[in-house]
Amino acid sequence: MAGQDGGGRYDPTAVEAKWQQRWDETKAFAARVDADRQPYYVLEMFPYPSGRIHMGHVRNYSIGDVIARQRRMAGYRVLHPIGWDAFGMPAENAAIQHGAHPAAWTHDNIAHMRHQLRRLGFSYDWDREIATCEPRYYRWEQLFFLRMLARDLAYKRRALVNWCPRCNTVLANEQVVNGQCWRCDGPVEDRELEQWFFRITAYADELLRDLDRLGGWPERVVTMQRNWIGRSEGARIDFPLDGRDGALTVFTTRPDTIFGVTFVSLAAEHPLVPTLVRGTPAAAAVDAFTARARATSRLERTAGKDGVPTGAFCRHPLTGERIPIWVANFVLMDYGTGAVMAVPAHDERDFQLARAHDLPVRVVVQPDPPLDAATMTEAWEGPGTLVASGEFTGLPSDEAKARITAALAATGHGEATVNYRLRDWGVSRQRYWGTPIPVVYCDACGMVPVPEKDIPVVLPEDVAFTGTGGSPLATHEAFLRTTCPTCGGPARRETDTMDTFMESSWYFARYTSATTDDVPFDPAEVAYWLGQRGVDQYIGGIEHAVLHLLYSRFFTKVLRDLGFLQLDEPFRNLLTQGMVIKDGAKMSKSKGNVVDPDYLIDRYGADTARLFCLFASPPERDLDWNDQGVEGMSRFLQRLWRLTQSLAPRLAPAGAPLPSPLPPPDQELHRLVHRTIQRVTDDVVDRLHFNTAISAVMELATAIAGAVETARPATLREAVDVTLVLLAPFVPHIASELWEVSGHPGALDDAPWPRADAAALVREHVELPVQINGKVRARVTVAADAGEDEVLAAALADERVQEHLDGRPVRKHVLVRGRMVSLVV
RNA sequence: GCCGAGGUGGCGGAACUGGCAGACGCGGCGGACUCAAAAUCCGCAGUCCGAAAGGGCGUAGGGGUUCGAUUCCCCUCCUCGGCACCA
Repeated sequence: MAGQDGGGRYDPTAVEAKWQQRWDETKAFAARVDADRQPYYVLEMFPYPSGRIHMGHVRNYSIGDVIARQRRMAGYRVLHPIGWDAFGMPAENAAIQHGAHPAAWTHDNIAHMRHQLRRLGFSYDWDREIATCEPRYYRWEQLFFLRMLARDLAYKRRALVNWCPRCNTVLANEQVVNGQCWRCDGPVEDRELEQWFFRITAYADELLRDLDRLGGWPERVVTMQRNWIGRSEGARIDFPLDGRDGALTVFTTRPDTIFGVTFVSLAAEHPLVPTLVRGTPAAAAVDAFTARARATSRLERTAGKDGVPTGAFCRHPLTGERIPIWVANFVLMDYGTGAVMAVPAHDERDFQLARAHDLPVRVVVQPDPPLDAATMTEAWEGPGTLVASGEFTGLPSDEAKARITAALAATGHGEATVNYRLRDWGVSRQRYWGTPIPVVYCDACGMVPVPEKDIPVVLPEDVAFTGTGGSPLATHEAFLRTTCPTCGGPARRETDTMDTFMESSWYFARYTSATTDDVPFDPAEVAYWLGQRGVDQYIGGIEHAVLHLLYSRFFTKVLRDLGFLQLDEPFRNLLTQGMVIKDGAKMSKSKGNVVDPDYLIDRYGADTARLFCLFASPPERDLDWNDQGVEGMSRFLQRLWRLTQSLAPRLAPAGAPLPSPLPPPDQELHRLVHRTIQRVTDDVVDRLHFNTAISAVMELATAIAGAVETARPATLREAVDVTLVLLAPFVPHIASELWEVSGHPGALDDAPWPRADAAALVREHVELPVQINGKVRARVTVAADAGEDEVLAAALADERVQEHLDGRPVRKHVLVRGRMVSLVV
């Protein structure tokens, strides 16, 4: 592009301030229901108000903003909201460490981050901003909790839970990563506590089944959720106790191996263990063993398989044989029944325990070549033919599963059943900065839900943060002491608060009705924006693949069943963006490789920052930060600025018709304009590959610069207009400014998204590569509508083709219309 | 161990359903402008052989299907992510 001058230097700070102010004043991005137009809901995972925006946010919100702005120009009514996931531990830790109140700390952070987001020019409907720490928000959560309680979807029980001693609170299973706390990375311990749970397991089957409907989700997220839910089909089988009443119930996925059972293993925590060993010679050894197992963390328990005999026996349900009962360290109390039938020949863990303690190994599933129980060194877990299995001998193991289960069911010793790895969601947190759980405890009436008319139960602000002794709520007398809604007597409030994943499980629905205070969701708004579709496009980090994305799916189904939503799935399409990497590691304070968005905006402007995040890699991949790459984006915008400024006086008026017929020099540019429309639209709408969309516009801009001297004013006008319109979603400020400079009276945000003109894409001649024996040897130019014979003749007539054929006859030819010619000699 | 994603120039990445590998950007080299530099503009650039014309080799490695393979199939290696005693 020539270094034409005119119109002054590109000053992003001034340009961006001007347009941000205008968008603000005109409420350009307010989402309004309009029955005549298609709704489109685009949402980015809302930020935790940690204090500052980081590059991951810039990337996340830039992606969302491109989609929101493009859909808006394409004629949709767009809902594109923002808010704050404002409850959580860092606020509380700041209070303990610096004395700032969590509320003040949170609100300060929100104010700062809001300012940063505004400087980036995202097209949010700021009137729908929410902060989850406000009673206006969490009161509805308390309502949902009460309704769930009434339906037995929320319940309290004493349970072994994950306890983080550093964070002083319980963690959900989803929040334990490799035996460590997801937040502080400290080791997680088991503790037995009275806890609130949500019955997510009641939805396990639907959560699993509906994964098949999530065609707009990345396969790996679907897979991770499928594995997390972990459905196993099998059987529940009773082994009657020997010499006493009752039975031991096990769960197995291999009922076909039941004739190979040589012992039964119980979890250390199994309630039957003390009963079985009390007063027996085995008691001391078993007590020592279970005590040791309980004291070890889950991580350490994986060290090796071990067990101890209880001295008690049960009876095989089909043969009546006496079976010894063991306690084993690898049996989990919270999966299945906490008891397993041990089949050493066909389960590796049982095999190891059997070999270690000289317990019998009995082969009952025989593969080819056959196994020898005496010499085998590992369990055979594959299929085979049943042997030594009574009337079932000779059956293939697959078939035997159902047959044996049926036989057990017939005698009342078992039934087919399904087990899930998924556990109920523990939602109690022994922390202050969260939604109070709306129940009270009365000495006379027990646990009593707070009546709906009395919510919100507001989190008191006048609390003391000592950092020790658990939740400050537990010592706040005014909060704690209340009266029982049932009997009017003295009662005390629940001091646990809800897991912060509660707030994020339904915020997407609240955006439809952010300012409604009489009901959680305004019927008209929620029907229009969410309806039965859900969020049209959701964008966020992969780290939430199981946590947030599973909880919100569950919560959506609960809200549907409670009558609040008509929705089965919250997010129709999901885009999981990669991390922002610099110098080979994720940007983080501890690594010292953070790039501050404020610095970037000050130095280059928001448009450059946005453009780089979108250009450097496709969204689902990690983005490798590169300071020089940012310079490159800045250079492109400056080139665009100079080009448009210098060209503006020479352009035909906006909307001027193209010359007809188009002179040949203009045809090329005109065609490229429409090909670019096609490419960018496809990339932005269908592929979500913004990097290639941007490169296409760059090519168009280069072509315009090259055609300045030859193309007609109207052709240049079309090219410049299309360039700016296509760039508007990516770099809205500079595009708006240049749109105005180039003589458009209206705002660029209101310009319609262009359509590619099929006629413009037609070419008269095409250049085809000619392959000889699979290698490209020449190129020939033929009429676009040339027939096969004509193309072949042209190829054979080519001098270079003749050279390479060297007189040999063409044995075979392949012609692909408009693509290539292939000759075989 | 199981599941998933990936491996393309010096770097980030293109190549939509098998059809001209390396678009676009960064970095590099050469040139123009300049007293000079920066900025800007123009050009070159996978690699090897060759003065050139041209040719050989090239998408982790090996094999296969095909007129034609980065793309499909089989095997191997490597990287990243998830799950990890789930009976």
